[in-house]
Amino acid sequence: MPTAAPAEIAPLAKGMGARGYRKGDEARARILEAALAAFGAEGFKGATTRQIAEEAGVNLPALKYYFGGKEGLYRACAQEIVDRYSRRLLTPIAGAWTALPPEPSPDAARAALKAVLGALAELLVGTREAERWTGFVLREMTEPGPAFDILYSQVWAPGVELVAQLIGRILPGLSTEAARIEAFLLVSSLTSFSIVRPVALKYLDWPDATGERLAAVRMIVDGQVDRLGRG
Amino acid sequence: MPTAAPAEIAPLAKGMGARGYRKGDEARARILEAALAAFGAEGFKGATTRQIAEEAGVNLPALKYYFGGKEGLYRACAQEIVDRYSRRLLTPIAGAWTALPPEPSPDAARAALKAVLGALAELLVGTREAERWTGFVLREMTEPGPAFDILYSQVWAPGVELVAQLIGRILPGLSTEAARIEAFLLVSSLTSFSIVRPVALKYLDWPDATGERLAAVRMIVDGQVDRLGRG
DNA sequence: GTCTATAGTCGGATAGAC
DNA sequence: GTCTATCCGACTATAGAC
Repeated sequence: MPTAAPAEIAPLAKGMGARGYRKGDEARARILEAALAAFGAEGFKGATTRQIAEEAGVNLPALKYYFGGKEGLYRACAQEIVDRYSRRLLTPIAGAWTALPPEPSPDAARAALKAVLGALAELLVGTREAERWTGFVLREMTEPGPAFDILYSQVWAPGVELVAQLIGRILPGLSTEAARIEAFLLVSSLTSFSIVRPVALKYLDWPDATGERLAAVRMIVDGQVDRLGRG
Repeated sequence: MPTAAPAEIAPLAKGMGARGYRKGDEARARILEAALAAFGAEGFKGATTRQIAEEAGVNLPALKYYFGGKEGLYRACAQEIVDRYSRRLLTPIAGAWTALPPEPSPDAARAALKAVLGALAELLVGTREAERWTGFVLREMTEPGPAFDILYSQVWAPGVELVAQLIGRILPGLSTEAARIEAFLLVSSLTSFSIVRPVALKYLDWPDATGERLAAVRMIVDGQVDRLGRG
């Protein structure tokens, strides 16, 4: 038995400042990063702990030591994603949302919706930098696994609901359900670009989806927003 | 060595009428059906040959005998899907398409597009009967495997291209690329309903997506078609 | 804390009887 | 043609040295 057994599963730094870290924390972070990539690309079953350990430059039992096992590592990845996502996207967006007047005009809501969808397109269509964790989330949505609930309730649902709320502002006459269907279809069409990226690029004969190609997608999505409620 | 070794891999009936079948053909069909369901639900890696054999009520070596192995069985599933799809959907739709006047009016094209998307929605959103093979196709699009090329070129691309052509008729001024992006987004939003069905149902708080709920989705898609080019 | 070595499990393939 | 029995490789998990 180690002299200081991990309190729970992960031996987090306790009683230390932000700059303080224990020796193993760096290894822990490397494992997490490698796992994020592997699970995102291969899924829970498809990814192997050997791959992850090798990629992270640690030995196999280190995964057990830091995360308790494969499933614990998987859950830790989900939690990490929620944290990053909340910090970098959800919180700022929610801030902008509450900064809107309580009853924003349809045009203000339209502009806000374009901004949100533009950021989403940037993230899902245009960049591969975020692919690690978007792949993880989208895969978990397509085939629910040990992390489905947390990712659904803290990442997916809030995002789509925000879009639905904005659509509801743009079209006050629309029922909540219709707004939600509309929002689901809108967000889904963008996530598809990430989920079936190889198909999208092949079909459009694009080498990637950045620059002016990303701009073309955004323009079309903006057009869809403009046409909302003008049928 | 068997007295009559399988010519290729699968011992197809040769020199027999449509009603003639060899004894093993029924087992072969059962294996194919079970494999379609298993691969569609679990993917190539996720599905196990043992599951499939048990589900089909045959023994493990039967898979090797009839299909040469797991990958051969997978390819056979893809070919079976292409055959069914071509016969039941692509051929009729293409027939209706060529029956259109060479230069259909935008309104005629609009009606045709609604019909095509309605059929697609029916298939992807409303029914679970086709789930066996739609799941197979969509999974292969999201994570390309041994059957990607055949399914992409014979199922996915023709379908989206048809939608793109119709959009091009509705909006003659649109560039081919813009029409294709629009078509990709439109089709993607519907496929998402199938790909992330659990998420969609949970978010909309629906027990299923049939009847009036399916009608609601179709109405919104029809609305999107109506708004095309009226921004 | 980090490693080597290994136990236990499972899935795909195949030999050979009938 | 169809079955039983078995092999082999890959994976997760764990024990125990240092």
